[in-house]
Amino acid sequence: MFIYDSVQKTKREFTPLIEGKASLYVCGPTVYDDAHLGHAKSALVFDLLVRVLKANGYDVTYARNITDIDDKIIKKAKEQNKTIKEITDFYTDAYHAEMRQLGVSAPDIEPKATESLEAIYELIQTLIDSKHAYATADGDVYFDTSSDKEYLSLSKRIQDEDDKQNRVESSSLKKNGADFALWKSVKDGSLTFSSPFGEGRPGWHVECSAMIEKHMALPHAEFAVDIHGGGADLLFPHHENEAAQTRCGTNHALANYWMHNGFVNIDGEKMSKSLGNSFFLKDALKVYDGEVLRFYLLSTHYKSNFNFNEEDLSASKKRLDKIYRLKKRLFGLAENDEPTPFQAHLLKALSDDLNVSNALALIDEMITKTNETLDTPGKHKQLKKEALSNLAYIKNLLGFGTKNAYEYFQFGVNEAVKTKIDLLIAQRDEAKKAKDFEASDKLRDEILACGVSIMDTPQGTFWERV
RNA sequence: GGUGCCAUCGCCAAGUGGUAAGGCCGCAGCCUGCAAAGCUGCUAUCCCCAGUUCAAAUCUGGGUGGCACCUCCA
Repeated sequence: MFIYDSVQKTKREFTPLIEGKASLYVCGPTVYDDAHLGHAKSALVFDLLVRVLKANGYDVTYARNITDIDDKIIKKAKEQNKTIKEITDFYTDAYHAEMRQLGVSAPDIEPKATESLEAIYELIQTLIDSKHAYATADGDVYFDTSSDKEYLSLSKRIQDEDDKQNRVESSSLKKNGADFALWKSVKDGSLTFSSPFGEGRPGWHVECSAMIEKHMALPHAEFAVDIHGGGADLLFPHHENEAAQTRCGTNHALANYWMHNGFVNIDGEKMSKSLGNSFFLKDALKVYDGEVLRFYLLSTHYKSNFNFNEEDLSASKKRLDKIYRLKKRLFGLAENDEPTPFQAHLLKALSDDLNVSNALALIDEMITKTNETLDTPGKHKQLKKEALSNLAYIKNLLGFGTKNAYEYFQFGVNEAVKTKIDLLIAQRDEAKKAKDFEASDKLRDEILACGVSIMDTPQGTFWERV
């Protein structure tokens, strides 16, 4: 298994801290709004990573946090005249439901900031005690970046007096411009916790370090976890700050491997909140099957930026369709999970830093080869067994082909239209039997007008949504 | 301005020294009552220039053009 380490900027062979085990911590969403395609991409990438690690025999512990303390949440609650918890519960539930539709497996641990306050206090206190953090006169606690000689080693940024971190966490009481808040004394009373440092709430960066220590850190290892992941934008300042906190507040570094997934753009435009063109997952899921979105978002290497557009999505769907058509072709045959050479090749491709492109090429070649043989006379008993096993393997490893093939092809068609189509197909079959091709072609035109295509097979006439 | 990434067929996209995967689209054909699906065949020398090498899409230098982060952000 090879992983591109975005800190060392090189592909490294994966060697876990404990043989046979792998721990992965990924920065999850801040639950103040609906998840967008970027959240989906990140969740999908690490879902795939977990599957590939498991397929390689690792006993994986996967944590993905929920940030439920944040200024944006407070703002939203005020706007909607709701409690903080109403907001965070709503968006957490929505996130979970949408991830399920994408076929993203639930993480083993899903820590929340609000449930980790003791761990956060403990870490802040340790940092204060060791002089890596200091309280200001107005009640904030800052991490002293000048106390950490390795600060900025992660992002390899050059310390800049003009650093923009100045702007946001702009307390004139900070010692250094780059210092970031571990604890923010509350000024407006909207969301506050009683801590040893007074009333207030934790800063964003500290929760991840604290939760990693609480839930998964190996006390005596060189690193707290094997892999830490998240979106490319998190490298700085979020991960840089996490790394500093853990380095200074514990006896180990944060992670051995760092993975950062690329951004999702939409039609070439940055999907940023300030531009207001965020493409919400919930909207995409109304139009496309979750598995189509899964396939599309995973079809490009995770490190690259991803340009979401309908044309590419459509091309991607056609590729997924082929998996389902083969599945349909083998419908009704007994399941089988005997290993095949194809499966070893597929796993090898994915084990190379999740090379999905090569994996998809292998899948397409397998499908073509199988169809080719199936097109020739004969029972092909062994080939069918292998193909079924391969499809099952693809389903488990990549999450493609998990649904009933007929339902997949009928996604988004309502019951009334389905009934109409079935009726027209029955009429057409009658006309065909009577060799009245003029009538049957006319009926087919009517069926096509429903937005579907049909195909005559020895097993009967089937239809698919176009 | 600082740091970093990228540039491969009409489109998407692998490939990091050994002579260009795969998919979509298109064209021709097989199959089909006709279609659809499936199958077969056809379609690139890798942004430009210079260099290193027996050998470069892959390494080096320069250029041009995109992009990301540096601010809450996956």
